[in-house]
Amino acid sequence: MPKRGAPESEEQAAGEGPRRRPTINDIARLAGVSKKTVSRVINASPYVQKETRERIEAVIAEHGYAPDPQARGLAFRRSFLIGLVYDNPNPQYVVNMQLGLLDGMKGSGFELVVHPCNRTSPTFLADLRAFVERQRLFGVVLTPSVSEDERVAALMADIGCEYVRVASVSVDAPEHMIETRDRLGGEAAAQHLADLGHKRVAFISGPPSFRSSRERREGFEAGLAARGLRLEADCAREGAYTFESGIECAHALLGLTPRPTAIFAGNDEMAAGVLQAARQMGVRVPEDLSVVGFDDFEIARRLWPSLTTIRTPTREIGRLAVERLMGLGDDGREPKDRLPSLVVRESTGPAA
Amino acid sequence: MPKRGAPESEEQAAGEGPRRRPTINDIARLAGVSKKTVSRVINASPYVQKETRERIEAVIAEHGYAPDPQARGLAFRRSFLIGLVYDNPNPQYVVNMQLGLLDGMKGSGFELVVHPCNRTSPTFLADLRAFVERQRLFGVVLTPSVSEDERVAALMADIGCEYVRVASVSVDAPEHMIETRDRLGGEAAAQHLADLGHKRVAFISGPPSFRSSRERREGFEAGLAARGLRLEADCAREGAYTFESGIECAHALLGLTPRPTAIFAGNDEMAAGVLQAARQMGVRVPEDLSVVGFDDFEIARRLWPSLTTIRTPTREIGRLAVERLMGLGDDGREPKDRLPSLVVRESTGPAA
DNA sequence: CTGAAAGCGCTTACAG
DNA sequence: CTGAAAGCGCTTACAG
Repeated sequence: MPKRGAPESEEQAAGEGPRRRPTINDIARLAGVSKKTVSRVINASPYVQKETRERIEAVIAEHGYAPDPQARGLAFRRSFLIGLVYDNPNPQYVVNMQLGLLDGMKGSGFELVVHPCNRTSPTFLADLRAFVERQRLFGVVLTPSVSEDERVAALMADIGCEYVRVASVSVDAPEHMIETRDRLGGEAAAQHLADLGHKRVAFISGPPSFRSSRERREGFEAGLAARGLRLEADCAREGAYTFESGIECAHALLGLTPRPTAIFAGNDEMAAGVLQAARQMGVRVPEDLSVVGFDDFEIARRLWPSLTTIRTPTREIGRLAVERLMGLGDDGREPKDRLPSLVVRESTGPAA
Repeated sequence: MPKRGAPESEEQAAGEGPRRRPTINDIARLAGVSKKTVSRVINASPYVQKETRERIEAVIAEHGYAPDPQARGLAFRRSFLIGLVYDNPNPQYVVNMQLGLLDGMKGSGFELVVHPCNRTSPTFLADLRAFVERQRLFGVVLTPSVSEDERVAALMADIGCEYVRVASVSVDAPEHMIETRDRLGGEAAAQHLADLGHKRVAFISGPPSFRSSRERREGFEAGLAARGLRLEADCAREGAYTFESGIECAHALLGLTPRPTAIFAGNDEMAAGVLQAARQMGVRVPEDLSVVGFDDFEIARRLWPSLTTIRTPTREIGRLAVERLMGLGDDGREPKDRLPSLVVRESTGPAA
């Protein structure tokens, strides 16, 4: 039985059992250099003669050599693992974020380790510390609402783990931040509704524990103000970013006199609840009521009527976040497609 | 500030910078044994005197020692990483599966690395091999449809990587399988519709590349047969597990004469499409048409009318799959709650 | 620009 | 039941 990890190199019979992977020693021997020099090539050190480098690279390519991340990590005292730490319960958000991170990590040799968590657990911080320290994570990407928890950022700094926070607005030094700028989305929603002639408009916020709740609302109010409108006190409700809370708040809002002709919900889940409530109360959308959501998750296209909403480019944001983490950051440039943008569908129409 | 896992012990000044974690050498010295003996305790070897073991365990607990997975992995020639390899595009499925795997891995020292993939990519197998070999994965969990690809199972066997396949029906030796038994769900749907008095019933299948498409259909047909009914040829359509394909197939089915009074869709996405098509064609649900889905994803409760569907306990299945992988398997027992089950909501009613 | 030695924190293979 | 030596596949710290 062939032994794995045994030095069979040249002397090895091909095609029998799992072949041994070449190591840095094999490459060094084959290229006629020391393994330290091979190490320099792996780590892109400038102190290697061009000719030597090319010879080594040829041998590496020929033998399909890839350095062992565990051995490298052990020597570096840091793994090649990047953690995604999140407590957002929306599957679509989570998956989009993961895909974005993977986009950015492709070909880098890093791998993605996922770590959902619960900020209200008494062992939350201890668990997180154990996770990051034990795996010697290279870094973590934090998404809302954990990204807004100062204790988490402090913990990472204390451990010496790189981190990038994804949040609706800057809450840290630029090198630690990717801002989604939700405020712009709120403004766009207000502008759209104002353009359609709506005067009495309502808003359902997310929970105060999410910074985005405030940003979306402030953006909405700013957008209304720019058009000479305002959010009246009785037209602002606090939801919980859930379908059920959307229903509940909409019931209250649709019972108002005069009834608002438009509702901007803090996310698509709650907007789905608004549509549900409207149906239950015999209010037609968009004839009697316009509805705008936030996120543009798949549900927005499945609803009936399909939902006008604010698209947030989560996957793209994820890519930017890891690139920042890996030090390949976009430093300064701010691609247009990373900002929230309005997507008009069937749930909005002219004010009655 | 209390520090976790830090070797503050005798020799260290407290509170300055990131503290050094205790190593196996520290524990050995503190317990007055060789590091090999500590290693035996870590690996639960029976060849340690009870008294010695207890002394070592006490020191480990006192200092919050946790062995370094990278060092251990390097020596073992195998990491403590478990990969989730999937190509299912549904976010809810992916997230539920991840949560289930994490449930099963909790406290085990393993971590979850995610690997979405595309079976139609020309580099699919090569990428997968590179991923598994490079990280020296302990094992992988494969979900549909990659779990149904024999090349993938053969690849894992060749590399020497443990694997468990999650599939609707057994496609491998028992130790490599977690069956979701979708057939039972199809039967339950048929029974429910038959009980409501439906005679002319229709079915929209998933794509043939998914084994579940066939299982769900065969279960449905068997269930009908048991009640003296059958799926007529014009009432069976092939969809693609997508919302759009659900709309399309439903349009065709609802144009039939006589019109079917019930449609069983192969998944919730397509069922959502059926509801959409019915609305467009003025067919009332459930008065004129009963609709049953499969999955019980969140969308089922958001739809209007809310969807009667077959619940598949994805999270539980995920937990069973990793436990099997880690060798803690449920060996034989088959908990009731891991089988598909009918959830009745508003989209089904008595035949007209 | 290049290399020999020591070390990262564990386990294997051998002894006893 | 326990341990000293060697090794897993890399990098750091020093030399030259």
